[in-house]
Amino acid sequence: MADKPDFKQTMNLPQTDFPMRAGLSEREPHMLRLWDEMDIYKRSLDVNAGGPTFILHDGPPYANGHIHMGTAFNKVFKDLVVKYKTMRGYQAPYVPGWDCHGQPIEHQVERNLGPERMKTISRTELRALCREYALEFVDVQRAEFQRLGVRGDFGDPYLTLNHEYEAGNVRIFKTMYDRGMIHKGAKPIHWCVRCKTALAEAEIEYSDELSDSIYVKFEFTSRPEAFAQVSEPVSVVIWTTTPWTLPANVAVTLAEKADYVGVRVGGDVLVMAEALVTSVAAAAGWVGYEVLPQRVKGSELAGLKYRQPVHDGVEGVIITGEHVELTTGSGAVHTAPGHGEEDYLVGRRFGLPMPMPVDDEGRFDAGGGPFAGMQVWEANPTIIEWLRERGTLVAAGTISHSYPHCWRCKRPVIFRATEQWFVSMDEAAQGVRPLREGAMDAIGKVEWIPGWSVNRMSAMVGDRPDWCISRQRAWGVPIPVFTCRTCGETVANDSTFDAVIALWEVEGADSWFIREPSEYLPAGTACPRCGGTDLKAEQDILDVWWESGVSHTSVLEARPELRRPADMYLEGSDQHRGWFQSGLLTSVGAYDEPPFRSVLTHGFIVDGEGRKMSKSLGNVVSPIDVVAKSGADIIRLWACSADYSQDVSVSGEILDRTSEAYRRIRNTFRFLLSNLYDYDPADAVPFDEMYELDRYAMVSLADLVDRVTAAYDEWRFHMVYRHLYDYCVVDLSSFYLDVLKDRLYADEAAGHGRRSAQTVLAAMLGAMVRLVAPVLTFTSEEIWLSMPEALREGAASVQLSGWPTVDVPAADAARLRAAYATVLAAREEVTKALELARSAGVVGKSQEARVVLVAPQDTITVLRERGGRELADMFIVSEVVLVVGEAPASAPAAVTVEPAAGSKCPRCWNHRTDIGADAACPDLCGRCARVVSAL
RNA sequence: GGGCCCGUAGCUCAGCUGGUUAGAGCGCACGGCUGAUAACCGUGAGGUCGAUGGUUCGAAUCCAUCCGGGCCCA
Repeated sequence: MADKPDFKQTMNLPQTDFPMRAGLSEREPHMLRLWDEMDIYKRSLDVNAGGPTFILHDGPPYANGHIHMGTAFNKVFKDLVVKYKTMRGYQAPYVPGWDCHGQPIEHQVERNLGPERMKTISRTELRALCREYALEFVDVQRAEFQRLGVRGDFGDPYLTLNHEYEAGNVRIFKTMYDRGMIHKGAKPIHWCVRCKTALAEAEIEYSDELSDSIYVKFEFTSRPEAFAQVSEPVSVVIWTTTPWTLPANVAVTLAEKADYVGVRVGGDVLVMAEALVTSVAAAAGWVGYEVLPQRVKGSELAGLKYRQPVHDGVEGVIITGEHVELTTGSGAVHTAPGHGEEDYLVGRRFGLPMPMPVDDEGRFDAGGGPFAGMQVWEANPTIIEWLRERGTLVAAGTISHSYPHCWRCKRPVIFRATEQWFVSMDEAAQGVRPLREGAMDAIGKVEWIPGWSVNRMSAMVGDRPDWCISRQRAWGVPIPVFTCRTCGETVANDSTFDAVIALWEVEGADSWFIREPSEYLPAGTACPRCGGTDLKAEQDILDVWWESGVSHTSVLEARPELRRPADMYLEGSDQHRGWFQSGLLTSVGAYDEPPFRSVLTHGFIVDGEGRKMSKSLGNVVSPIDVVAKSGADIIRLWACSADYSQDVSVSGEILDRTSEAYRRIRNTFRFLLSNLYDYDPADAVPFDEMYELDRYAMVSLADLVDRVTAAYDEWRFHMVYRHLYDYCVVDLSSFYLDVLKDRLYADEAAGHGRRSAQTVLAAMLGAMVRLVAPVLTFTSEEIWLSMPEALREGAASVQLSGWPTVDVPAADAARLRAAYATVLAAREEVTKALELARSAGVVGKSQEARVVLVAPQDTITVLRERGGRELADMFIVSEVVLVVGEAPASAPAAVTVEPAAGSKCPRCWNHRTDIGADAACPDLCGRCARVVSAL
């Protein structure tokens, strides 16, 4: 067989080193090094020096353990926002932070030490170990966040254990204290009488415990009206499993709307919930009893008095509350505000006293009356016996139920009121606006994204009780006040606060536990009550939410590159309760304004079924695994593709789909790159001189830029993804780029047609790489570095290259959009007809076809205006015949397909009738002959 | 139990203030191409819009209840 000329050599086939296979997990670390070398963070600030600033303030994750999908998602989102803003011309510093104090770290350190060593260690030593532990995980998480491509000041992050940070706590405390928003009070907390310590909820282990279960009658001293006529004494019956709390009883709580009845039994009339009479009777073993006909609502009994069960001559009061259940007990709840959370809350609502007769070791003091000196657990049987003797015990038994235990000693814990510090929601000094009012007002000034977020925030701030900010622990920032050793008075004023600020700025909060107050307080600091000068530093520490809350001062105010208020806080929806609120309250408390201009909230990461991820369900997806297997850009693309305003699912299938989408996007870029290997912007064809199809492509590119930019600006990131992806698939791959291949490959390399196309491809590449850069941070940079130097416009990184604009004349754009809507609709009919012809064996590839298209006049006119050759190119067929006629009702045109006339050009593979027209190239079509001859 | 929120094809999402046979892409099936090739192109099949009531001439869109799920409280 004769040698066929190798026409491939004469064509402009794609060339690129940009690999189809990403190999992200290997490639990404190289990119990180490159950014490190060029100091990308600093350059991202320098590039917009003097421009407007955008401050996204990082909420500090807890420095404990590795990152999980939720933290990864959150950080990627922040990075996306920061990078977008940078590219839009804002100076967008990003200072990552970590929350380093708190019970979980202290708890873990204590576990690691073990109980024996723990006993021998000082508070200062324990704090040093906690610090070490926290810093270790700061390093771990820092590396993990950076691996995700997050750009920020990782060399100098903010840590809540830094000295300046610690001092910031005092600045806010000082202001709020001065403004009368901070007060001392009492509140029940979990307390272990053996370890003599307060316990956090996380330090409580619940297990079944056998408790006493007793019913006790409290005799009314003011008889209910309904029972005025009965001759017997009338009492209310309560049920409790903690007899030892009876000395602290001050009230009985009834259900407001429930029916209560009197039961005549054994010479008494006992009042209880009607619904529970049978069960009380069973517990008491009553054989004969009579339910009186009178029925009263709980609310009707409210306000009546009864004899306190332990203390003679003392009365308690009947109140109503929502927590009263009618499933167990008697429907009348013994209420001791010092010994229970609900009792405490209802007690506060009714202004009840809060007696607390139990000391640190669990012994009754004088307030225990006859039981003074007894330990509460020992007292239980004694109390029961005592009640029996008094004749007030209605029934006694035992019950097995879930009860809290101390994680250290495994003993049951008690609930006990202790002295605590509070931020008042509704009280403040004269002339100062109360915090709740100010905070509600501030909420209205903030942009909440998504909109429902404001409801959640308002509801929480509107309802919340005073904020208890003290914790009885070691690892944290002390409450910066003093107590007079002589009289117990609190000593705190501007000069003591300032002294503490000065001390902590230099030595940190550790100094609090090392130095004596006299060493750093101004000489002459004395108790305002007794004049004593022997002062003791407060031992309680601040709630960690307070600590992270004051970052608006410790970070935003302290760092020159930042400012308060921030433009945005961006966290998961749980932070309505946490950081959003602690930031808001401390900021309003100190400055009367919110710390943020906007708050963006995202949902939680759940599995493919919408369930939370947990080890026990076995559905946990680790970002570290995904990075190792697929790359950080896959996580980033996934994060961007989901609607964050609700919970976000992740699963193997979802990540597979994401990877497929990634490959599609990557390949689109690869195609663009591979057809620009010989293009120089100097070859650019002006818009007006472009092929019409290319002008239309420019219009659709401009539309894409508009849509994507709007999506970013509206914080609808999943629409960024969707627009970009659909553009790649629908506009480019299946239409424009497919059509362009013939021109790019077969036209003369430097000819007008090919340069016109390349001008568009270059515009697409330059715009798209920027549009995806905030999301696909690694891939976009890889693309950037693969672009011809001249297209990079001098930017060392795509992150520094600014935001794309594509200008097309508006009138042209409108005309082209309309015309090409018709073209594309017709094209759809053509592809359907081609498919039928293909399955009938009439044609194989579309170039082998000649199509006859019948459509109404106006359609035909539009199609004809494009030009016959151009239309055939756009349909990727060899010839189009346009006929005016009736189109079917369901379609814009009727299309029939026939084999193309002429024969296949061996160079461009089109079927042409002008093969051999040029004698010099007898095999080729006219176009190819012309191109080849010119070589 | 309370507050806030979610539930549209296997997956990710559109469906504005209620109005013709609920859309897109992916995946899948089938086919084409072999000059984007561990790519690319085409066609097609997939949904009782969580369920049930209600309002309305008309509801995926409004209301109620229920079921399932999430966050935060209790």
